[in-house]
Amino acid sequence: MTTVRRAKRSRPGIAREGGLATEVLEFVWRRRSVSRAEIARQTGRSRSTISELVGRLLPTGLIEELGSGESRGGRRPILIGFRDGASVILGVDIGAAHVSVALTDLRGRVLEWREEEHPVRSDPHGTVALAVKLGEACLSARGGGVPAPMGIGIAVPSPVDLGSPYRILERILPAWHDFDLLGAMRNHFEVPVFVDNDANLGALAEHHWGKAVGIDDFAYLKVATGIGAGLMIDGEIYRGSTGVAGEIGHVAIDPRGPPCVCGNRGCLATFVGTRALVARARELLTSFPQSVLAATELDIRALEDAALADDPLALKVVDEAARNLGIVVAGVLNLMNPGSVILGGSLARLGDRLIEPLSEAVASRTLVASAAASRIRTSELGPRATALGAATHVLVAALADPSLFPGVQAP
Amino acid sequence: MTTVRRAKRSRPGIAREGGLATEVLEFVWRRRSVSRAEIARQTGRSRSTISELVGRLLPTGLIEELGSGESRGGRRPILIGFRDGASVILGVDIGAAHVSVALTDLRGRVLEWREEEHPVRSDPHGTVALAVKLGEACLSARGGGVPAPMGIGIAVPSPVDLGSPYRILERILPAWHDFDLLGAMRNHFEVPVFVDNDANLGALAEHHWGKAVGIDDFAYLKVATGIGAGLMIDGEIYRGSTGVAGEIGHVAIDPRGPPCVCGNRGCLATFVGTRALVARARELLTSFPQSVLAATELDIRALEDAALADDPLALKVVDEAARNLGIVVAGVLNLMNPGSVILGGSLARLGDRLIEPLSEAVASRTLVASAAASRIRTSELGPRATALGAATHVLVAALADPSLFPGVQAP
DNA sequence: CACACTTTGTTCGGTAGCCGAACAAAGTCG
DNA sequence: CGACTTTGTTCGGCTACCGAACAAAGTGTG
Repeated sequence: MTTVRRAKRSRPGIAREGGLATEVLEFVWRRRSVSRAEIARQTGRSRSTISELVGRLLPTGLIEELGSGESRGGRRPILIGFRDGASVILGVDIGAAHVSVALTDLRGRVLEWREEEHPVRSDPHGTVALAVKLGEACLSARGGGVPAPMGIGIAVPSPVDLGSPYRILERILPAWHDFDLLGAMRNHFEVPVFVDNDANLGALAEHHWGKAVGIDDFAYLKVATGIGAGLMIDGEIYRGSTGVAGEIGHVAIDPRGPPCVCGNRGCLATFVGTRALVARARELLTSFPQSVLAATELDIRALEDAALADDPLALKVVDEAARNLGIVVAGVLNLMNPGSVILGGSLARLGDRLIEPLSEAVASRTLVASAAASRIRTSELGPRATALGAATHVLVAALADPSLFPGVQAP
Repeated sequence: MTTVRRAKRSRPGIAREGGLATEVLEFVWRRRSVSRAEIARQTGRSRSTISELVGRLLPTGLIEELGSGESRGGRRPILIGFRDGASVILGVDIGAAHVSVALTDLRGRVLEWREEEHPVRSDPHGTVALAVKLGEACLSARGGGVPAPMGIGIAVPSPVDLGSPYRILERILPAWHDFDLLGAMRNHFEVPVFVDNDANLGALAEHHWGKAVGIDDFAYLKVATGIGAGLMIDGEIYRGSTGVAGEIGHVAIDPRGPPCVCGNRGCLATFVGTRALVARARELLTSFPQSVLAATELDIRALEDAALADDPLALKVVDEAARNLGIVVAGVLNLMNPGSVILGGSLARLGDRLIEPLSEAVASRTLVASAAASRIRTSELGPRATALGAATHVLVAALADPSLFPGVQAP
């Protein structure tokens, strides 16, 4: 039975959390152009209710009247639209060794983009300074009409405990222990700041702009230096009981496998993390002396390029990785029965070269027809997916409660 | 973004779904004896609201005034209690080869119990007839004052698709294809009937009466003829996108393992299903000629008894099973980060003899401290857990909407 | 013991959110 | 052109809830 929620008093006004206003905002946002009557039909409310609500929403600047649309046999509707350009959002992707920043509008369009390598793990202060620098660069590149972003979203390569103390990153990045990332960012840009795990935000990006639009239950797997999963359940990011759901990098897939930094053997990360892939490719070079990789500097990018050019060595590495990943994906399908599985991270570039061996491995490990029917696909959002997801987090918060973001431009 | 829900009109009255009345009913149910003022404080509503609501709930017969309680420095409170005996519920457990029925009160106490072996897989009509017979036996054993149960819950050993056509069991039990279990039961007892998967209902039972009281995110693993998991997420049973979440019997744990009926190799079910355990014990008899199992008819019950008596052969079988189960449990912990993992089915009798080797296997496969910190425990609800869970489903439905159950006894 | 103070439960007026009926405006169709 | 539709607005009304006020029934203190 659900616990009784304690005194969750909601102040009155526009769009308290979970209210009708949020529903209408999301609907207008999604449909781009829709009449009051149509909103009423789709939300199941009366036209009078919607009419009155739209009247109160218009002054926020988030929506506007677009003029009249086609008649459906009677009076012409007045179309309501979402003002994508009403404000901008900064999305920050803090990776294992880089920082990238996207400036987006409210439709997820990346207006500006900055990226820089940085020793993130060891240098929290420098990382924040860099994020601020890149953010300012994005904003000033836009010039004139953009005074400040409405909010900032940050993706970090570590579980985030949304519990009381808003400190993060304690486990994976020791140097970041007790470092107040949110406070540091909020001191520079005086707007709301949100943080979440990178795989979670990747899932959010897929849900809004990628392959998971319209799918409320799916799993997003991000393969990068580490491996993480973002789980979306019933349209919301699922975090588990202590916020570490989706940390699948150290699932053991072969008890006889190589030792891992975590102390166990045969972890997924020892097979399909980018470092493991590069190492495996180097190992295979002696058997594939004719590979194009023999001539280049062997990093993950070169490996992916070679696979895309159908280099046999690279394809073998990818094939092995896909089969190992398939073991875990099969487990996810059997356990959670997601509607879709989406693969992100740089490896997603490989498309069918990754999906085909992976699907084979999955098919040999799943019984139930409908579980096997889950579609497994690669993301098409590219390297900006994580920063985009961070920005999307701010957008979601804004739709849920516009009053948190007073700095929206008037029409 | 969440889909806009279509015209989910709720009729006014007492306890529409998810409303305050449900919250209050659940709270009274849980606290057993509580004043109006205390309800108001705990639910965050005003005393006037609660007072008026309690006044409308009293005539349903589900709650009653119990007299006055201790003063807290002012006027004595009037204690409100839940009427556990206001009605009774039938919980039906349809297993692979048996049918059992529990008659419970509204506090989950099993008042009557009937069980009988039956070739369930091949004989749906006979199964329903048996369930009806056992149900009637329970009711008439109670004698006089119990006219009819308020509702019936049924557990089936198969995924249940809660989608439109209320036919079930299609996948696992071919003979049941297109058999209308709900309709058949409703024709006999003219009360609401609910169906769900046995592992899901086991999880529900744990949540209300077992080791998961107060825990809203946990996984329940049922080891019987088949192996299934019931996942509770945020206090609700999670079913996945097509209703087959938790079907973990055919997760491959060893690609070099024995072939399974499902066509793949090394499925979990080939290692820890009851049939597999008995077969393994028989296999080991040659190496353990002194085992007590050499003298008895070797079935799962005998195997468990032997393990409880510390028979070396039986302990070895259990140890192997626990380690194989540990592989899957580790995967569940890493992926979903549940607050607890609870093991059910008859094997749960073994307690620490099962948990210890299992925890060892899990510890060697999980990294994140808090994931490893999830408590893994055996159920204590015993063989009646599934039927009890089926009855609990009805109770939950009644608390959510008492108007569905008009047949509650007046006080 | 008288008095001040608490706590409980009820009553009553007020508000926010939503609905349905009614209506005017603006269209389509035969 | 008249009949019918659709849209958007207005207005009265209902429901759920709140806060203030109050009576009842208690506790504790000087």
